[in-house]
Amino acid sequence: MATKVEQTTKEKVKQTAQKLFREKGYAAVGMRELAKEVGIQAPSLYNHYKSKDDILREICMDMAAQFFTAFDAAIATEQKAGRQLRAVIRAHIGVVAANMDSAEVFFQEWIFLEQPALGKFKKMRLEYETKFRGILDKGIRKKEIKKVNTKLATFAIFSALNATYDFMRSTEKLSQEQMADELADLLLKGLKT
Amino acid sequence: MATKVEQTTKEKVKQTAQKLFREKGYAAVGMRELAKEVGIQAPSLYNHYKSKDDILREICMDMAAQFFTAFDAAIATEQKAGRQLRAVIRAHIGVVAANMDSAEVFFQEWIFLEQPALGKFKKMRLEYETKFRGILDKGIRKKEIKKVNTKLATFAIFSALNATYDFMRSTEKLSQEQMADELADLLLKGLKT
DNA sequence: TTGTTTTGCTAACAACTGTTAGTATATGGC
DNA sequence: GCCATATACTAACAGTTGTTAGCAAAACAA
Repeated sequence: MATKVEQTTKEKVKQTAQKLFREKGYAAVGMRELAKEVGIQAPSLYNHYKSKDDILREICMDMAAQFFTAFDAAIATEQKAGRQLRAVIRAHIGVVAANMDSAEVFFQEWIFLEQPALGKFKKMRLEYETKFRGILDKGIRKKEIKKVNTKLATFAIFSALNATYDFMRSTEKLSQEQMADELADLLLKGLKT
Repeated sequence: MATKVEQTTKEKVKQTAQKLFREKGYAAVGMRELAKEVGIQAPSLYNHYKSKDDILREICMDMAAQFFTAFDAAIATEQKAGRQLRAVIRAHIGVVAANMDSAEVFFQEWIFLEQPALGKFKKMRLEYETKFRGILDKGIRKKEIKKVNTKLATFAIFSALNATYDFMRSTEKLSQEQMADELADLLLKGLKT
């Protein structure tokens, strides 16, 4: 028990920023608005973060770390490409479900990062894509997966995965596991009977 | 011949806005910056549009109309769900390819629309989703398509389609038709051998 | 020609932006 | 107790925001 008590101001700032950045976009959220929602004055935010960009950076970098960790853990549990893909999809959705606000900020608002964080972020993003694409490439070599354009397929799959937060916020409810299985089936087996 | 000559200032404003809104996000683009890129002064923009929001509204509504038209035309050419789906995917990608900047603005920046345009937009979006979902539902009834959660599948397919503009801007090049076929195959037949 | 509409300009507005300086109060270690 | 750190505050900054007023020149209609 006791999972939400004892939240520091800094944590509250981060959480509120995640919510507001997602709802209105980074550029459209002012420091005064953020502060008000937290229950403090704008300048007090600077006791916890160096700048507005610093808040965004922490959100994005934390999420990146989570996605990487979950990916690596998932990939290690399986050998065959199809099963690895399924595991990665499940892991990815797990992270999104556990961080509904920040996951969306991570995917949509990272463009507002300033250098050098922006460069670092792009590099990580590319690395993640490449790792993912590697599963497909390996699967094709072992003939477990059809010969497809792996770059296009990777883009498509990522986007489909990121659709999960739209779905999670919609009226229709499904468990994380059901969503992951449905999506994995769709991507692996297709729609056709 | 002669397809780009004789561009009115208003057209130039719209085109420039599409480019900037896509690159930096609606909220991060100022009227002065937009005007400078067009080659006029900021207040002169108001000779062509009533407000900043008015520009965004025109971009979004024009794209919505294009997607609807292309969708309806595509759906009319086929009977079977699988083939309809393929036709719709091809049509959708065609619209994205022909409007690479505005399509992305349409998908990402519509949140900044003000009422009543925002409400109208959401309604249209829902209508599009519902129409699309209708194809899947019909296909399932006729047993041409597997029993899936059509809402989740619709979300996933839309997202995958919107990945096309990322792909189009990446290094790897594919024709519109190849992209459409690759994606349709992926979604209909799946990745598994 | 005339009058009218369109399209551009400069100057300026009130509101808002992220941020800093300087200060007071509370908190925790010794 | 005392000192240091952390955290909050108010006041204010320089710059930017979307937008309006008022005016001039060009374009067009008669």
